[in-house]
Amino acid sequence: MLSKKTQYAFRALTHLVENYNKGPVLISEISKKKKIPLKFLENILLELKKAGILESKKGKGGGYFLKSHPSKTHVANVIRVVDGPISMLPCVSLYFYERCKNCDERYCGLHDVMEKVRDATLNILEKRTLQDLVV
Amino acid sequence: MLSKKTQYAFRALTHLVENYNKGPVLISEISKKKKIPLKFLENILLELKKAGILESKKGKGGGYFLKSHPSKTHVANVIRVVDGPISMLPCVSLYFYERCKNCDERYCGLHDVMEKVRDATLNILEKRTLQDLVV
DNA sequence: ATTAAAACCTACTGCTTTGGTAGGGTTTTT
DNA sequence: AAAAACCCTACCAAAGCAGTAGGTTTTAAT
Repeated sequence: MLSKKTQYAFRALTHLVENYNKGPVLISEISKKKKIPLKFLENILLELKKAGILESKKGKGGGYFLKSHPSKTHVANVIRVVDGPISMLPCVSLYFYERCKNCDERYCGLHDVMEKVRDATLNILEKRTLQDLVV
Repeated sequence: MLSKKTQYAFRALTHLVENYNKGPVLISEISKKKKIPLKFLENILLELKKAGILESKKGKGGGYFLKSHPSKTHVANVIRVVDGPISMLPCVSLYFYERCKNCDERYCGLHDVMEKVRDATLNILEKRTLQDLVV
């Protein structure tokens, strides 16, 4: 399951997609419109900025906005930034790989199954973008 | 990510598949062979029994064994019993559905994406069985 | 009938993560 | 000077995760 934090992230990003090319959007506006706790949202947006998904402008008239066109940011990317691994097992993760103990990957049936699941999942999440969220 | 508990469950089940039709297997044997903490394993096997995946026999000569043929128990079933939901959002879960707040499912883009992910995932996990784990 | 083996059951513990809240200070821009 | 993002520390309650402890019941062999 995605964490609430990730779900908040998607809701916030959706708002920024809807206001794409209309200049910076206040944190407080996103918080109000999407009903996300303000201070919590602050952290989330900062993370998304550090990850290169958002940009911000300080001072009066400042706020957050998408760094790239909505069709350029993939759903998978957002999940990885906020929640971490998408795979069901560490030993099949592409970005958060860890070897599993007591299990030889070459002969582990579960490994194979979860690899297939990963591929099927990423096939969707790496194609869908922020743009697809507002249709 | 699957919990360690679920991963233990699969390791234990794998052992029982390897010893299918050889009579009851001791918890302590599974624990030793698969390097799973004994008391923890006890709980896991009990859960799997209550869920109808395993059977047991008490007393001397007792132990655990698969209730049905390995090809009859699906990977998805095991995950649901031990870990719970497979979907990435409660609002797309088939077995653990919950409505999401502040989001109309009819117009929620994320909902649609996660529905696709669910279908792709289940398409694999509901076809693969315990038998596939030991190949 | 007794005893030992085994599953069964309940509860508990310690740790980490999640989902926040509180409150400030700093920097940049208008 | 004011507005806004930025950044930081600290704290909290609740839940989940991983595992442990210890006793109860059932069964089979003696």
